[in-house]
Amino acid sequence: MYLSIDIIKDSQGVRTKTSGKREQTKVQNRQTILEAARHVFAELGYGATNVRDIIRATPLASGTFYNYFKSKEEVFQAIQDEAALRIRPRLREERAKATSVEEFVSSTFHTFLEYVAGDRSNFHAIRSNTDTLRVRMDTAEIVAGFEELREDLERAIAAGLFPNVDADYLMSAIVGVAFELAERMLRREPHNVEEAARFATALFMGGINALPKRPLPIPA
Amino acid sequence: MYLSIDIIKDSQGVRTKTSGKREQTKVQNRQTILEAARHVFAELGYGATNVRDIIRATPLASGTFYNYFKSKEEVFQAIQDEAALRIRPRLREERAKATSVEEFVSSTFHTFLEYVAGDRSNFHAIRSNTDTLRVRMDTAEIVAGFEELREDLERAIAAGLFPNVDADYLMSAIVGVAFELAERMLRREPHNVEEAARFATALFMGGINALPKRPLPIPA
DNA sequence: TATAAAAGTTGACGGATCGTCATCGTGAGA
DNA sequence: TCTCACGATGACGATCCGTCAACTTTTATA
Repeated sequence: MYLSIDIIKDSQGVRTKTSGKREQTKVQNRQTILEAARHVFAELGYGATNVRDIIRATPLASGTFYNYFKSKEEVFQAIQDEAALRIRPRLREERAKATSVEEFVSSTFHTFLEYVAGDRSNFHAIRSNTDTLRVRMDTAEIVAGFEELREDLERAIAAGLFPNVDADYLMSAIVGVAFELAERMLRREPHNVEEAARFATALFMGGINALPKRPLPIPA
Repeated sequence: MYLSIDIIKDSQGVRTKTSGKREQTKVQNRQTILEAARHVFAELGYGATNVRDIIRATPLASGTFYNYFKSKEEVFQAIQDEAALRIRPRLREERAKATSVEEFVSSTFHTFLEYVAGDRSNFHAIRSNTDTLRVRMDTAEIVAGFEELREDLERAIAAGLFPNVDADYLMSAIVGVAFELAERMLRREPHNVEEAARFATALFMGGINALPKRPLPIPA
């Protein structure tokens, strides 16, 4: 789709940022590397993989790799960031629609767990690490997603939807439960998103009202 | 203490497993490596550290290192496992004493967060990773600690202390909140263990009764 | 105590990976 | 068509990897 648009523009002599052949190969090389890395990480595990393994899985030269990424860590981050950027808008949208605590919490867990269940190649392959039994790594974009949740919580509190609790800790608790439950959910066959989401939602629906209240901000 | 006992035994000509000079150097070398690794990890970050960095921080030869560990990952695991083995008995003990849900949950979070606050060199240095913003790695002994929590929960359910909920998911939720909150707690100055423990405890005290109940096991 | 066997340490070595950079090929623009 | 500049290439020196033959120290025996 985008490609054909580029080609049309190109034939009209109209140059855009992505229309030139140079730019196209750059995008393609980047994708080639990321795709190869996904396979290699899944095959060998993240810890056991080195840069040369990734390069060997592409038709590119070693120097070219370093034009795009400076280490396997950067490749890994790019993969994770991509996933984070795919799911974050969905989460924000769902939470923005929420008109009750239950909707807010339930949709957050549902959306997240649904995503994880569908994308467990990403989520799980990373954890099949040689080093330790389990690993979790949060990249910049993932952490930014946490901050978005915190902001949404603050907003919901300000709107009177949520009680006035510690939004920072509540965000942490939601994140912790979400990731840990996702991990556990993937160990069960079949993956029951509903079951896991119901569990997490119930926990927070019961728990939120019991949380300590923050001191009220001094009114004008 | 143990050393003097060994020496006495030695002078009496009674050999034990740990009395020989060979065995003593082995224990000492292992500790030397672990101690050096702790410093180097804290200094360079886990990701940036390599085996040679650790070796250089000891007076030992490279070949000797490989007599004790076969990679930096194994060293890391040993450090983490040591910590896990230090805290797990405390947690079990506290939970065994519990006569109510509140005591069970509260003591679990308290003990864990107290430990983390006191030992943040271990807990935090690992996370000052070059690779990504945040990393969490669970070793075999840490995961075993999770299983202990699950067992204690099952026992508490069987004893009628807890409602009959999904112990596996509940364990996951507790673990997720504990680690995530610990991380967050360390970002605040001063580290307020009470505050964090109260938050987590309140969440679960309110939430546990709201959780879906498991189908009753068929009675005799 | 003397001495042989066993255990453990040492550091140099071949092999592999690291990131760089001079060279070259190809697309962009005139 | 021609020139220039951007980016791909892969060989290179530097570094790190894990091993192993030689050596040192402890242990066991007489």
